[in-house]
Parts: sequence; structure tokens; C-alpha cells
Amino acid sequence: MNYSSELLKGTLKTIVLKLLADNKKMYGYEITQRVKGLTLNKIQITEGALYPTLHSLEADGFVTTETEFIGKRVRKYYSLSPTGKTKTKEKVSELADFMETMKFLLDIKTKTT
Amino acid sequence: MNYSSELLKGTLKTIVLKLLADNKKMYGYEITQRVKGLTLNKIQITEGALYPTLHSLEADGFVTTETEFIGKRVRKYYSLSPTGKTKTKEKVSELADFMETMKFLLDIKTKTT
DNA sequence: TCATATACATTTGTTTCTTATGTATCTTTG
DNA sequence: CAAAGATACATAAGAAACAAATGTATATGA
Repeated sequence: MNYSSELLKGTLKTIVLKLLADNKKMYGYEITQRVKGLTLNKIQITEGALYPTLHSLEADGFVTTETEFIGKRVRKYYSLSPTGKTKTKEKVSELADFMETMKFLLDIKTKTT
Repeated sequence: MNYSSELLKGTLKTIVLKLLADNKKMYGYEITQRVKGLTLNKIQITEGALYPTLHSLEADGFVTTETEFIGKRVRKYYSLSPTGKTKTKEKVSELADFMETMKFLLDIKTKTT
């Protein structure tokens, strides 16, 4: 089982930033596998979502990259920049706050009628 | 303050369904005000988002409508259908599950390097 | 050798929202 | 009493963030 696709929207960037904050450097494919493993296959990040996200984070200066060769195959590592670390804290705490709000909304038993 | 807009994506339908489950019947404008009030202005549902969502829920048979006139002004009430009630439980529990997963992902302190 | 996994990337949708616009009535306030 | 703001519906155009599909290439295991 995995979640209906619309739920991931808006959280992917935060997930990626948080993983980079916890792991110093990671490459794209590794990120997809890590998330898949950590969430027991519930969240599967597609390549069409991940790579544009990583490129966008790089364009915004939140991550830096270094290319490494494993045999003949290229591997592109991503690391947080100083502003990226600040951004990560903001995004994570915003998402945590949002989840608290959602939890409250989903639990309410208000009666008006 | 309010959340960056992308966070609401994917949760709006669930919020609406849950409100209807708790309140028997509500009209569109009322829903926007209720959410605004309950979340202390953190979540403001726009009309361009809400009405298409309500129409979509109706088209899918999850809600039924009844029109009422307050003076000369029309007011359209929405109520959950039986399948809508089932759908609500599904969506709410899926979102709750997703939030648990996200909470876990955001708290991890895995070290690999 | 052939399927699967690893690893990057882009293109073309689709969904779901925001912003803007439109219509109309009701209420409050200077 | 006029004008602003609130109530109440709706749709259209555009943006954002994904999924799905496609492409290229190397490595590995059966």
C-alpha cells in the first residue's frame, strides 16, 4: 500500500532537506531508496519528482553538489549549504506546525445543529 | 501567518469531508469561515479551491445538496451521503497515517557517514 | 545473455491549488 | 443614504508540484 498521490505534494522538498540535514551528503537514487525503506514502501519518490526538486534546491542555493565516479557510472552527491540548513529548520518546523493544525482539525467533534 | 500554499494540497478534500461528518450540513462560505476560525487564520480556504472541490464531491456522489433561500440570497447546503461517510473515514485515516509517517521521517537522526 | 538494479535526466501530462473576475444581496457605518 | 465590507454563489486562467513515460548508460546476478 502507498498513499494517494496528492498527499506528498508540498512535503517532498521538506523530506529531501531533512534527509540531507541528517546525512551530510546523499545522491538522488539513495534518497529514493532511503525514503522507501524508512516508510516501508508507503512513500515512493518518483524520479520525475525528485530530480527537478533537487535541481530547484540547487538553483536556490540550498544545496551544493559534487560528482563522483563509481566505476564508469556518475553519482551526484547533494549537501546542504548554510542557507540550506536554515531553510531546512524553517520547512521542518512549518510542516510540524501544519500537522498539529491538521490533527486538531481532524479530531474536532464540534456540534452546531 | 499562514502556511505556504503547497501544504494544503491533498488535504482540502479530507478537511471538507471531516467537517461535514461532524456537522451534518454546511454551506460553502460557512466552511471557509469555520476552517479559518478553527485554525486561527492559519488555513484560509479560497473560493476557487473550495467550490470546485464541493462540486467534485457531489459529482462523485459523496455529498448531496439542498438549496435554501435566506431572503433573496441562495445558500447551498452540503451533506454527506452514505458512501460519503465511508469515504470520509478512509480519507481521514489515510491522512492520519500519512502524518504519522511524516512525523517519523522528520524526527529521524540516522547516521550513515 | 537477459532481466533487474543502479543512476542520471527530461518531457508530457494531470491534479490541485491560487488569483482574478463576475454576479448579486445584505449589513454596517460615517 | 451612500459606500464599504460582508455574505454567497460561481467560473476561468494560470502556476506549482507532482506522476508516468521515455531516454541513456553502466553494473550485477541468475
